[in-house]
Amino acid sequence: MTLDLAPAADLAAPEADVVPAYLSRLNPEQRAAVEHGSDAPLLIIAGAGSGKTNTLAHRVAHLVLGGADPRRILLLTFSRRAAAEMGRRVERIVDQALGTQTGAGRAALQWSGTFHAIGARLLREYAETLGLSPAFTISDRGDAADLMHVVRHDLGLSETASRFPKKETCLAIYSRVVNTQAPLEDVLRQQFPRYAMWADALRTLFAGYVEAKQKQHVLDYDDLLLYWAQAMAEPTIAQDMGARFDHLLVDEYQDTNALQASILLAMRPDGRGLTVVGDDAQSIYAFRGATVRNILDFPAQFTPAAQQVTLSQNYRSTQPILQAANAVIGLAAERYTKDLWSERASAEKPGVVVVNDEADQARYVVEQVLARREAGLTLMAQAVLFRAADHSAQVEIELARRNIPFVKFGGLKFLESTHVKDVLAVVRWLENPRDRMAGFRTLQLLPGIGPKTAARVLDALALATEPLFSLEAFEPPPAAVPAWADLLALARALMAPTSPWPSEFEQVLAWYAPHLERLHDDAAARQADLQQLERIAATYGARERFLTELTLDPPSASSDESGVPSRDEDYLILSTIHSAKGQEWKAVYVLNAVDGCMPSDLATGTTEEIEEERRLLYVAMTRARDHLDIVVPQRFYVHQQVGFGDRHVYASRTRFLPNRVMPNFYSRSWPPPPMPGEGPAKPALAPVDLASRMRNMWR
DNA sequence: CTATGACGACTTTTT
DNA sequence: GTCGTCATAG
Repeated sequence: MTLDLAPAADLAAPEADVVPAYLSRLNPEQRAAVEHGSDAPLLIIAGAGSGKTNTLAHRVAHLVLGGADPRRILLLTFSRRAAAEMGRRVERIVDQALGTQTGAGRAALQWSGTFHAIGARLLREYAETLGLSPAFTISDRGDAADLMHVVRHDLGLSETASRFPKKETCLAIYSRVVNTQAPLEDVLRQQFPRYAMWADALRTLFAGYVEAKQKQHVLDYDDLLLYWAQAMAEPTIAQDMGARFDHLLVDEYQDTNALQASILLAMRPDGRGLTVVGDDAQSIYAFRGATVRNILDFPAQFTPAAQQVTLSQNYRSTQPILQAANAVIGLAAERYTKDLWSERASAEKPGVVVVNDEADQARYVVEQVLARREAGLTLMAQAVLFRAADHSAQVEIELARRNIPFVKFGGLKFLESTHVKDVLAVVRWLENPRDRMAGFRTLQLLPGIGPKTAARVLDALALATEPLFSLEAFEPPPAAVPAWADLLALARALMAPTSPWPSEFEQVLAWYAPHLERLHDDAAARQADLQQLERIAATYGARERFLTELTLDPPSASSDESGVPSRDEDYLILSTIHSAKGQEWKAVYVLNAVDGCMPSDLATGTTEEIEEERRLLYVAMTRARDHLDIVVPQRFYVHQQVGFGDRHVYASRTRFLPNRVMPNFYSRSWPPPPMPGEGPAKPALAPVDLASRMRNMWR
């Protein structure tokens, strides 16, 4: 599959004195970024809404039009959605520039994806060399935590004391050590001071965890980066991998961590063909080990230093929205980039809307959404953004009540539900019989088989060379005999090398159906989820692809694949702020701009954490093109607190909107207070929960 | 050994 | 609303 790039080369040749149309659409800064030669590394500082994606797409297209082989371009993005969008744009620009529908653009960018996805692909390709099983499976966070739990148990660390960190925390500590490349002691001291005394035990635990993963031919998310980085430390492999690509471009560089930076540097020690794009004001993934140092230190990593281009004109938001956002980020303790500016004038200031409680917040937002739809804005041009996935619950109820379709991004529930995990465990286990966690889960689905019997099966399996023989030789306890026969039949069918996909997925579902009936009262609802999963499965060509992609890039919206609102139907977007990254809407509503939600109670430990929360608000605000409403409920519900359960909390406007930035907003309350003379003679006082205050005095 | 029910603790953001 | 742990019964 060779690309005929001759016309492209002509087009970029100096004889064409005219500036190609695709370049004339760019502003001077963007053009500088696009036309920067590929010898020296390039850093693009691209503020929110400054046409970053567009600029990057143009740069890629420009390289291709200049003769670069698109198969030798590596584009690292933050999500597959971003990668797909970039691919579409590159294709369009290339096709337009060539003035044909040759499909030259379509061949572009075979290597675009997240660090993790690209890592998985490269590791599979180099598996033999690296001593990995090419059939390794990838465990998601839940599986990794479960494995951590098993190892902890085997090492006798679960009994030690009540104070030993729980499995999720163990995994978080481990992950942080890996991703920041910092010593365990430092991570404990800075991020997990409560557990500082467990350093030695944790080290033992992590050693056991690594060993367990290797035995089971399982990689976790961090391994995809770690093994990649380790492979790059081997000069012959580094040479070989680096030589596969002529150009490396990284999007959202502010959200990469030390490990990712080390990979990038190892791929391109001299920086040739390297382009990174980012904005330190939008760094919101420090909790995952990302460090803004990556972007700040980038230029000096190379000799001569990388060139820097800054995009500071915002094409997205109106001037008043931008001014308010600038004011918010202007209060940050540290910042490196300058303010954005916009030519989009407007008389409408963004709103800060005070409402009584979350119920009123939901009503207000839904009414505004409907009013704007009346005024001509589609639902899809509007979005509701929030800090944590469950903050939108009330809005969702209100939307459902009024029959307004919506799609929610963030807070994955689908892949985390028991029945989906069960089915995926079966498929994973049959793909990789050494995957002990998958096997453990699968086996215990059978009535009559509990942890002990499951462990016996898996122990035998671990020693066997031929997994199927080992299963056939196993004698199940009497209670499990019929179920065992069914499982064996399934295993025979699916472990056969020629087993066809996705029909084997149907077999798994058929096998699982009776278990689903037995284990769950609400089998029907869960069955619907499984059918959805079947539809997803059908979109992949092979079992391995399905498992890998689903783990690395799970459906980002709850109705992403379900088609609940059909594709041509209009629907509203609900999204966590994190998942809203890189997107824009004409109207944006930000929920719960209240201390405790933003910043989250759980993130007020250190200044760095609080600063990240501030940037989060900034990111939310800069998603808006024309209209922005920040909603402040005066009291909100806190769920499931120790002791008394649910209770109200009196909240104040987020500390990120102090009085001195308020002149940038149009402040009001809702519902509007009744005019004198109309409505009830006396406006109702907001109810006061004295009882809870009394209780709180002692808490 | 497994199945089951009661009780207690905890719940950010994501590859 | 749910996950994990524990005790108890089969």
